[in-house]
Amino acid sequence: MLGSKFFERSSIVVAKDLIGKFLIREQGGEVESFMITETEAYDGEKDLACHASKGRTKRTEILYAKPGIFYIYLIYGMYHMLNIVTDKKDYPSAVLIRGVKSISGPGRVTKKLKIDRMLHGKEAGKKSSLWLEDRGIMVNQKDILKTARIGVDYAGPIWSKKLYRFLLKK
DNA sequence: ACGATGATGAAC
DNA sequence: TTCATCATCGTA
Repeated sequence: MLGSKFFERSSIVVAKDLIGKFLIREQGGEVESFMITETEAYDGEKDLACHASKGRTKRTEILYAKPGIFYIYLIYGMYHMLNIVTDKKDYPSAVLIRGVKSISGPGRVTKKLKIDRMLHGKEAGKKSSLWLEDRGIMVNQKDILKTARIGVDYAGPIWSKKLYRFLLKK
């Protein structure tokens, strides 16, 4: 199971490293696992696409917390976004899980896995019934595409174009 | 191409 | 306290 050691690295490194890892969800005694195929990194206050670019607020406080906990919020009044806090405590950054095998889109992932604000701030682990595992799948770095992040045009010409989105080539 | 739908943060 | 904005998706 991936723990704080794994997440206590740059969000960019963690985002790339999460491709090919598994997201496990347990509910009602049933365990389902999904291979992660798409992620995005949000890195620090300087990153204008990162919510922490606004500094510490009630909402962004969690991004400054210890690595390996979930940052979950509602977007467009409808969809929950699943993020995992990364890097050292007090360095605000996170990785957004944008897609898993056979489910594309961050809103659809959380809908399918029934992830909502209940898990916000919880540590990734069995206790929270949502965790991550390395199942030994080797991903060739050439099979990981890097692109600009989705839906962050507001972040300006520099930050909206950073290649912080990682996805597995089919 | 667009509307649904609610939390957030900044302005007033 | 009001207002614009938003890390999306399903329908058209």
